[in-house]
Amino acid sequence: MKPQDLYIYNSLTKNKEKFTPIHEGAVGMYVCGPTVYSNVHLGNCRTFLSFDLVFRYLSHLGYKVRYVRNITDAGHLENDGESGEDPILKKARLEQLEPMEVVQKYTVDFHTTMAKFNALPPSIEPTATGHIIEQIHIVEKIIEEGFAYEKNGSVYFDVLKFNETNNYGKLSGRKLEDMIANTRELSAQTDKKNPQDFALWKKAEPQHIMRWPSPWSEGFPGWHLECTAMSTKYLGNNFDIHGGGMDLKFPHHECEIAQAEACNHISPVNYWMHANMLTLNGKKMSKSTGNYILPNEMFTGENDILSKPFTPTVTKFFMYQAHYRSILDFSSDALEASEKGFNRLMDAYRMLDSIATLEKSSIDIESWRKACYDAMNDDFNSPILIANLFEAVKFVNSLKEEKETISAKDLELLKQTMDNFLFDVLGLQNNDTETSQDAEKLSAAVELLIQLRNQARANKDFAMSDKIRDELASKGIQLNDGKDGTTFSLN
RNA sequence: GGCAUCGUGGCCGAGUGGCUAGGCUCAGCUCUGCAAAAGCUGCUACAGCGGUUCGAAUCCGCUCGAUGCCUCCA
Repeated sequence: MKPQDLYIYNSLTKNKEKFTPIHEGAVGMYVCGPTVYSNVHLGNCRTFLSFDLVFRYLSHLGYKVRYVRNITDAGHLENDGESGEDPILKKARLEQLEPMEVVQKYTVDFHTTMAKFNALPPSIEPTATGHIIEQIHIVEKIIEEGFAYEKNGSVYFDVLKFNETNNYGKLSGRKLEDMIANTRELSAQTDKKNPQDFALWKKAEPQHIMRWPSPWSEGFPGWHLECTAMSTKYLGNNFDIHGGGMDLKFPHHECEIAQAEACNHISPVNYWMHANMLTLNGKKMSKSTGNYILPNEMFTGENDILSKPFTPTVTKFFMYQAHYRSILDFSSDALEASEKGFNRLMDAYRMLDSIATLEKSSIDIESWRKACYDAMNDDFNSPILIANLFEAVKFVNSLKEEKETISAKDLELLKQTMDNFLFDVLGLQNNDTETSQDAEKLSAAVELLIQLRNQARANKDFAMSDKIRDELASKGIQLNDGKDGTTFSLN
């Protein structure tokens, strides 16, 4: 296929830009992973699924992608003041677990959940606690460069000083003067020179369990530090793509830029990508407000919001029907709509195998295929891609009714393109859950009933035929009478 | 209060300065013993008010409304 240009919306420049990797044919991508102090909720999942799509599409285009996604296993203070509590420690206290037990428990949960969504694992999944030494080195370097100061065993980034030579706020569009003017003066005594300064290293209070030795104190690293340490370690001081949730733009990513620039004198990231929020009742899903739904609740239907359970694939399909940069509002109705659409799509896909070919095609598969790529090349526009896949459903139905014709070569191209996008790029799964052996037995039994029903129908014994149909329907087996006989499907 | 984003048909959601996605719902039709399923066809929207323009839902301004960030957060 002729390579086409990929355009990515860069949050830093607020423009769609042509994607040109630093090293031809290879992409370095870093995505901020979860803080593992509780189960991931569906909103968290949306971000990771958005970047799974990016990862998959880049790989599909032939790029060798090194995808780094961290696990934040050292908690961070809930408040910037001295009285804040680390959420991991808090959880450990509440659940009476060792902090690392908390971390382990929810890391496993995260991995299982992502696997259910058929998200590919990243190339490297580093942990914050595994990179304390690297983080300390960065703090030392920043001090050396004159952009950080130590006070009472803690080290802070000097934002004002940094802003003299660099631009603090360029990602989030904030001006330091405005931030200073709008500072809320509620801070208790603090070691910071300015409220805008952020911690690089914090001295641990006596009750703080997670602590490491450093040149300044026994303590723990600041939140923003780990991503700078791990991204530059595995991807270099300047890499291609950095992703994360929109809510991390400020302060987290802004601080990452500051740290990296202070340290390496180079802007760390060429393309900043931010995935938008999943909302529930019009409000952002969030652990702290209780406004969230868990993936497992989706799959079991055990939540009052849901009218029924939804499979991981349908949930993912629902998400991909919106663009990753748009806010998406969750509702059971919207999920049901997606589910029906998804099933129609998969039905058409299955029918591809039974389509007859002719000499010539009356439909233009080549330009349809191009439209699919155009959609994805335009900042990973999955809703347009999916709209195109539904065009293919129309093709299949028209071909089946012999209103259109297709050549063997084009049919192969159609099938291959559908395969590529449905499974490789979108990472959807066929929902044939039962094992093939069981399916065969079930099929044989239902076929027998269909035969009996057809006999009854031939004898105009509609009481019997309807009884068979309705009894099966009540067991979740739907009979479909078509031109070519009767088939069945499971609800 | 500051910064930013958004407001699209019954619902969910793309996109564009003129050719006006897609899914779901709904209606009609085809098929059918009836129904369901499936398929086909139809439903023309862009918060309000001004302005720029030959032409705006798309650009600009204002108003109203919603959301996000400014504190841990995907």
